[in-house]
Amino acid sequence: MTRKKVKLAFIVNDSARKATFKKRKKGLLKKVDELSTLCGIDACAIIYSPYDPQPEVWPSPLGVQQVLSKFRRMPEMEQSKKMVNQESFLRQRIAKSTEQLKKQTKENREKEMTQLMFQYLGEGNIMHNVNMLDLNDLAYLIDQYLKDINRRIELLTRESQSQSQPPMPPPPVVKDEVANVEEEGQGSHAQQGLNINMDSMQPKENWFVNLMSGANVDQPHVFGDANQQSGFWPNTFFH
Amino acid sequence: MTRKKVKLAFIVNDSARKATFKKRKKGLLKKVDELSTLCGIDACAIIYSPYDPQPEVWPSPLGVQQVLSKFRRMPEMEQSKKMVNQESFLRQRIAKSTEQLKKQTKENREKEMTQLMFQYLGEGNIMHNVNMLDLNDLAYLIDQYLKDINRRIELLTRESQSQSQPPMPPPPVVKDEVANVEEEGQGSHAQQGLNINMDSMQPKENWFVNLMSGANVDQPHVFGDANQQSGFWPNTFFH
DNA sequence: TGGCCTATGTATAACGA
DNA sequence: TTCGTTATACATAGGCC
Repeated sequence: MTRKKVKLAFIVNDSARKATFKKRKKGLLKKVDELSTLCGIDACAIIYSPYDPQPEVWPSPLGVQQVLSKFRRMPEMEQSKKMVNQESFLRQRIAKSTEQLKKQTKENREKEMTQLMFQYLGEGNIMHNVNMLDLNDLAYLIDQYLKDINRRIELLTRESQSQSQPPMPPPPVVKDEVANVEEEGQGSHAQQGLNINMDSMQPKENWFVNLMSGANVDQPHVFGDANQQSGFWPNTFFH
Repeated sequence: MTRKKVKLAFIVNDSARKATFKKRKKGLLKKVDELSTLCGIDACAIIYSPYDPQPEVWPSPLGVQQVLSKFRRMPEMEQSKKMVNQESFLRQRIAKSTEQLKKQTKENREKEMTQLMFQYLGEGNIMHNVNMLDLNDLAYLIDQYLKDINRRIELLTRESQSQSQPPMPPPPVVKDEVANVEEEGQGSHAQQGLNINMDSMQPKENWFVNLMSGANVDQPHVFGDANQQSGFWPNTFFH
């Protein structure tokens, strides 16, 4: 937990294990002591170690006996009910870690796709090594961007009109080529780093459809691996 | 323990106490889990709380039972032997604090006495408000200084003689007025800040005896308070 | 109430004497 | 081995939903 992130596993080196044991046992008892003091609760701890035939107990043999008798007095069934046991404890920890991993993965995926998009826009050519999952996510991402752009255009148009200027022709709405997408996007992803030059974008507005229409089927597209779970966007496309 | 150093005492506010309890209980169980994993030892914990009629146990009801049966199988006498109980735990903590306090007190005392000595040498007058304990320690300190001075003189004398110069009269050894002092001084205290002018010191060489011989009994000397423990030097004087 | 966040206090791994 | 020290990781009090 310091100098190096220790791997949570049995320490093979004997002396290191003993040293760690002593330190951590001390820290643990301090924690128990503090918890007991701060919250005024009964608690006890029993620790067996290979370094001593006697277990170490807290807060005292008598204190342990008292807590234990209270515990043993309880019917067996009651004891198992609502208890925190190792399984549920580990389950909680795993769930939390999984949650964090998911969050991070989503974030990574988003960055990946953004990079991919700008790479295409920059090089203006056909994309290599792009698989179906990437295309799904990319399509969604771009769709969000396009929607955001249209929203901005509309906003600007209304502002112009509210300033009582002569009516203008309808604005050049960027066409949303990806159809049947639910209207659930909040466009939050578009809020950062969207400094695209509209002029340079216009001629490419339907690049995605071209890409998908089979014009480049000879490219070595890698298609979806069943084991690969994107999970980045709602899986609503191509399924 | 964050944002503010929490006082280790019962938390009066109910909701705050409950929140702290939940957090700390979780942390505690994690610690127990880690200790168990890292060091491969059997351990269990039982925690009663006012928030649940059931105690929380670790690692599992079965695991607790196993550890407990191991524990109960032990003769009562054995249980109390070599155990870490609350009393010895606190005793250890107190011992450590006491040790630190002692060290600091000794250091302070030394500085006090040194200051007192130079104050006397500087003002060249009778000392007021000096009690017997101070005199004890001061005498010891000065004795150490004198011994160191004589040692230096002797060293210088020998150097002169080894240079084959005509024999000199015996050097003016500073007389050690404080008798029956064991020869255990290492003079370490004299190594720093001893820049006393020997000439100005000579006429005062027996100030301490004068002070003690009754010449100043009219001075309001405060004598030793039984409750006051100096503990600075070995208590070999005036006892 | 219950989770989440962040600034800070603690615990402790690694190392040196 | 057992201290003491130092650099880091972790735990968590107090806020804010």
